[in-house]
Amino acid sequence: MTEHRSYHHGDLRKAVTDAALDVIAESGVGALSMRDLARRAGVSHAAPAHHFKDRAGLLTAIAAEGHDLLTAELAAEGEGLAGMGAAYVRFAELHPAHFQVMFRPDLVRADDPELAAARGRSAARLREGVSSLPGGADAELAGVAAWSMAHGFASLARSGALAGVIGDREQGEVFLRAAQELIRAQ
Amino acid sequence: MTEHRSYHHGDLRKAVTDAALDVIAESGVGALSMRDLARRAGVSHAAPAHHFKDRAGLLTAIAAEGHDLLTAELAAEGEGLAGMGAAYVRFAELHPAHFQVMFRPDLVRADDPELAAARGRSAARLREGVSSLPGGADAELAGVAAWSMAHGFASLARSGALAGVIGDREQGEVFLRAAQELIRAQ
DNA sequence: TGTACATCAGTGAACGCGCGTTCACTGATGTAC
DNA sequence: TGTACATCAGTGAACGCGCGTTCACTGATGTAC
Repeated sequence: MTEHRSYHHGDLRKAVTDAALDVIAESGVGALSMRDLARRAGVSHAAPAHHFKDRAGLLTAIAAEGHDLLTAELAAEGEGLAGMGAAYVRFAELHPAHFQVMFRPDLVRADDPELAAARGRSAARLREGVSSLPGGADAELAGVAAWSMAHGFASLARSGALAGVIGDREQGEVFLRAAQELIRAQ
Repeated sequence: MTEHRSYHHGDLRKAVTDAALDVIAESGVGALSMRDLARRAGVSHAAPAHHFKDRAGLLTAIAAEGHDLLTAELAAEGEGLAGMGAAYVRFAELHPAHFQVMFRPDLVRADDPELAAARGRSAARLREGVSSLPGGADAELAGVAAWSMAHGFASLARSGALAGVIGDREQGEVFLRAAQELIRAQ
């Protein structure tokens, strides 16, 4: 919103990324166009191509950024599978646009090294959480189940499918209680 | 592929729907255009509008159909939470395009009565599955957790995130074993 | 301190394309009499 | 059995639009000497 009329934008890369996150969160990734983002950043429509070659380049950068945000969120939680589940759900709630893009491999440059590295970092964090499980016959499968539950809860909440159920309670907390109830009930 | 050159298509509604399911499964819902579907059905580009007013109408019909397919898959499984989880995962695997559209409320006519009815039927089936849980303090929350786990597993598998983990084993089976391991481990 | 040059970020006009929408039309089918 | 009419499904031309991409350009900034 600052009214600088200089020829150079200053930080167009960030401005375009932020605009993209807004659009994705509000209208989905299908509504994204480079020309529209340029417009929102107050810049000629060819300018964004200097920073992100095209749509796929932009979305790849967003996915990588998302993995690092997730890694940070998980790290802040410290130890414990339960806490990490809540952190995962919180991440999806705080960064819905990143969350969407991260799991849409068709939108992203698959061979991008920065994305691969960021994905590796979040995967390592996730694996640490699983390592707190008793080393049973197939702890890896248990990890998949835990990840599935967190991911599914986040996705369902995002799509509104849980609207009638979780009411106005905070999502991370509801998720933890639900997980506990399931395990207790079986 | 039948070579009928009659003026009327015969079952254009189904032809367009099938083409749409192909496109969505292969290239995502963003790649969908009414003109392209008409082309695939071998019909003039304005013809599909006779059956589905527009993109949203088409996707609404697909979502409704998806809910009924899910209901059928769940019903075939009979009783038991575990079996329903596997049926849910199997549905997502068999009908990936329907699965995608069903949880994208932004793409769909929210007030469509047929969609609402179909959604009601699948929700009722899902609720029956949960009713097999011991009626603990908060069986509803346990149901949310079970739904989350099945939905998350299906979503992660679809996005390729589990590629390194589940290998070539059948997904429904892997899901069940993972769920068992998680519950055993805690 | 001053000048020349290279580099980089952003401009703006032009292009061709596929899209959704509208509209007057026509071919096929069913129904009334 | 035959004719007239209504209805419905599909046609094809036209429109205006936003898009991505290309390209020669220009303004701003930094560096060498």
